[in-house]
Amino acid sequence: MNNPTTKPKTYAPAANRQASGKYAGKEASTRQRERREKLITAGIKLIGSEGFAATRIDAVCSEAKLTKRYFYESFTNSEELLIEAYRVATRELMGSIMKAAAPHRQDSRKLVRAGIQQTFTFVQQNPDKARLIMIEAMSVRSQLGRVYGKSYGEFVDLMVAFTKPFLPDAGPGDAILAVMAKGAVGTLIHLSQGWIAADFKQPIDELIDGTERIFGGMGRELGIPGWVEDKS
Amino acid sequence: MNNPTTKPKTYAPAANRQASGKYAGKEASTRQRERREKLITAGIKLIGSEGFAATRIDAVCSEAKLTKRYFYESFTNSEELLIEAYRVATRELMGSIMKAAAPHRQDSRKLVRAGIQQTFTFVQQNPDKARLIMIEAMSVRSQLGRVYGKSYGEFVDLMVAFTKPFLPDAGPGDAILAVMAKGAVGTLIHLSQGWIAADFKQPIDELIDGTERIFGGMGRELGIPGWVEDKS
DNA sequence: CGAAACTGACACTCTAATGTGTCAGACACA
DNA sequence: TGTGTCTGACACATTAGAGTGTCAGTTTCG
Repeated sequence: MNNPTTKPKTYAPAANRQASGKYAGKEASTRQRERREKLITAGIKLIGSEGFAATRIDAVCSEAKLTKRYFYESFTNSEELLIEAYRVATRELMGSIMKAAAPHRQDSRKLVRAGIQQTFTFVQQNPDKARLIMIEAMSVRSQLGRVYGKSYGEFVDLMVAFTKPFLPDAGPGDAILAVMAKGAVGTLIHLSQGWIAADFKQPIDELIDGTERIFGGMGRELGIPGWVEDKS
Repeated sequence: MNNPTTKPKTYAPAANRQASGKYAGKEASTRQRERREKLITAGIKLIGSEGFAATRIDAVCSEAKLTKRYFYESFTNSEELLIEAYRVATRELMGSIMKAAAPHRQDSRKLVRAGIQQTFTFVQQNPDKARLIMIEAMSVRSQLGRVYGKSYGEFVDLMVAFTKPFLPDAGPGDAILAVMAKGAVGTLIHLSQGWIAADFKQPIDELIDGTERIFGGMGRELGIPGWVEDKS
């Protein structure tokens, strides 16, 4: 124990040491990053399908085909993994929405429809990620609370930014606008939650149409040109 | 152990036995019900403030000033308590909204405003219950999933029922209407969540006004008389 | 080819919480 | 006043999972 000669062990567990050579043709840092990504992918899958509370570190490791040793190389506990998984999934969702909406920057109606459509499409195609983002993340306290709040705020800001160019001069105050944007996000999230819970039974078009009408009402309420005179 | 003479123990733990006498002036069934209610109250408080995952049965018992023995008298595990706590809290929220809205059955604008106002007021006055209903409950799987879905469906139905009398003949299909109602509920829940998370910093009136405008837009979109011509 | 570093399997300890059981004292009722 | 039921405190066994340590086998590189 306290005998100095025993100290220089041949090797210590990975956590205490940084790898620094090549292996399997890859640099140490590359290998580590790849392991980390595998763990995050596994985490998204398990947390999204089983729920965070039911997700065991052992299970994540075997899903990722790695051992615990590598889990603790990248994360100190399961919550840290949750935070990262949430970040990754959120970024992906947001990116896909922006990509879908970008071509319609000039036309508010098309912009909105594309955004709505992509949201539900993403949810349908990535139920694990959707569940992680919209359900699991929000119930976990501590640090994720802040991360969640931040992401959510970014999404609301994004929406406000998309909306502002279309607003007439006599628009509502920023506070009201923010509340309305939050409400809109709430609508999307909530409908997604219900949809997931009901195993996607409802046709996606019904969801899109209904949401479009809600947003349409908001657009009218705000006096946005494309929505005021027109009527479906 | 297997000696028959030792079997008739003088008394077994409460769980194995039904009390049948008076005590402290109350009938056995009364006492039991009171204990159960105390546990539910304690459960609402703890789950709502600390979160379900962090709520220990021991803590619930000491909050209720009872011992574990009585916990297992009424519930088989903590999830059963969660379900009951959720039921109680939901019933209370719904009741308070209906009570606030009832006087305005004839006037759609007032009806909506009263409902919105009461929702946020309830959340502000009962943050634990609100958190339990809107955040904790939804992330728990298994049986609560169904209970949650049922309550939520009831709330949506309630909203549709309130709305229908005001709809013009050429209203939207029921499916779209249901989606819109779900979206409306989503708005309320989501804004409440954000409000709770931000420690009620935002003035309640901003929330009410913003929500009213969202609902107003929906009302117009649906062609409900009170909302069409009028403009704030 | 041999040393050094990396990897995977897995055994192990530790902790925290569940659920059960026991007992001594309080209360009701005859 | 005494017998039997009820109550609260608390001790206990059990379990599951987190996090750590060890070792044998593999790859790289000099």
